[in-house]
Amino acid sequence: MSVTGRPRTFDKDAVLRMAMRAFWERGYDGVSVAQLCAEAGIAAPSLYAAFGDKNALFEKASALYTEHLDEDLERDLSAPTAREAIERLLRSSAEHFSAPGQPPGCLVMSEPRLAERRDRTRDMIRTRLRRAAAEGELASDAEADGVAAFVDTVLAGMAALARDGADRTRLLDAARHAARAWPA
Amino acid sequence: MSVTGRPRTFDKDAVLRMAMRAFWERGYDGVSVAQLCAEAGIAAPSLYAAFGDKNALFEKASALYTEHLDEDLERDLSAPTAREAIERLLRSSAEHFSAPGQPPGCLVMSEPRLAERRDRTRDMIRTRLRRAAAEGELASDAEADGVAAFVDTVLAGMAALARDGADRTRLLDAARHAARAWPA
DNA sequence: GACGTTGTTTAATGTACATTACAGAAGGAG
DNA sequence: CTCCTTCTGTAATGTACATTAAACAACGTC
Repeated sequence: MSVTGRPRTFDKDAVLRMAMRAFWERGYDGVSVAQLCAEAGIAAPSLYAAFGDKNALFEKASALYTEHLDEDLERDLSAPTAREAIERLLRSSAEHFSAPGQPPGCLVMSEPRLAERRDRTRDMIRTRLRRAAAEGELASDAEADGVAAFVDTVLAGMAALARDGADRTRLLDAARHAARAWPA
Repeated sequence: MSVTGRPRTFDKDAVLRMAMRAFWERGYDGVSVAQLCAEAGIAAPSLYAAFGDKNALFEKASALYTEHLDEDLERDLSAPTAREAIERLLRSSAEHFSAPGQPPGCLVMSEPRLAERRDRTRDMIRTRLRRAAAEGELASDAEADGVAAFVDTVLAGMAALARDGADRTRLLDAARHAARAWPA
């Protein structure tokens, strides 16, 4: 039977959300354990006991981040046509990257050590577009891959612009213009 | 009269190019003075005497980088029509971000502390497109700004994709699809 | 109310970092 | 040959970092 011991004095989930936000704003290397402790109002051993080392904490924080993200991605890509799927993805990404009360941009796009996660997202996009090629909505797998590369580019670019201070209007402009590039 | 003193034992320009390359690959924070010294085969005091502190060295390195960059940008934007200017810019950027023998991506796009330089580039693009609006090639300043936001996005996105290992073909695909978004 | 477990606190640990002091070496000018 | 200047080499400086040791505190259980 797990015995209780001294209860934690802080809200573990709240600290994890705060860590996620810090990594989102400043990146893995831009956030020090000391800063996290100061923001959370706890001492280092408490943080280590709760989450493990900095890398483990980052993985938990990015898992929390991508949880919502994957849901949104699946939802957008499940649109009946690929064109609509991509339009939804572009628009909802522009909105996510400029959400009020949240850091601008995207943790997954900005953080070098999340390259694998980016690849997974790109795989999902390419898969959706290849399905469109199989269904005749796009001319060929080659065209599907070309569109996928373009969509990947726009998503990464919008995240970068958001971090540089672009407002939601600019991002939605970019998304709207990108949607016009759909093959005739 | 400047008296000579002991001659330098290393090639200052070569070390600057090496530093530029290191910052380009790994970013300001990813490059330590000790690493630069090791790569250059010199001791820290030599580097400090030649370039000043790390920040001054970074500024010299990024000035060297942007020297070529600005030339290319001016050349591309000087095309007779804005549409051709943007097509050239997209293609030459895709090529620059995937140049053999050079680090993938773009120092200016990747380095957080070069946000001002990015803004300058974006100003030049917007200026060129507003000129197109004044000349009747685009419908309005608002449309010019929308296209500019889109082009900024694609440029930043191609740089990000290149850093993630996208090959030249993928980047050129993205650039080609982007060019199709030109207003009818 | 003593015990085991778990959290907290303070204070250390060791490493990497940017930067510099200092002593010596290499050149030209007188 | 001596002086002045500039560079090089070694070794320090101080700071920030991630991580942990050790002593103490708070809870449930017996």
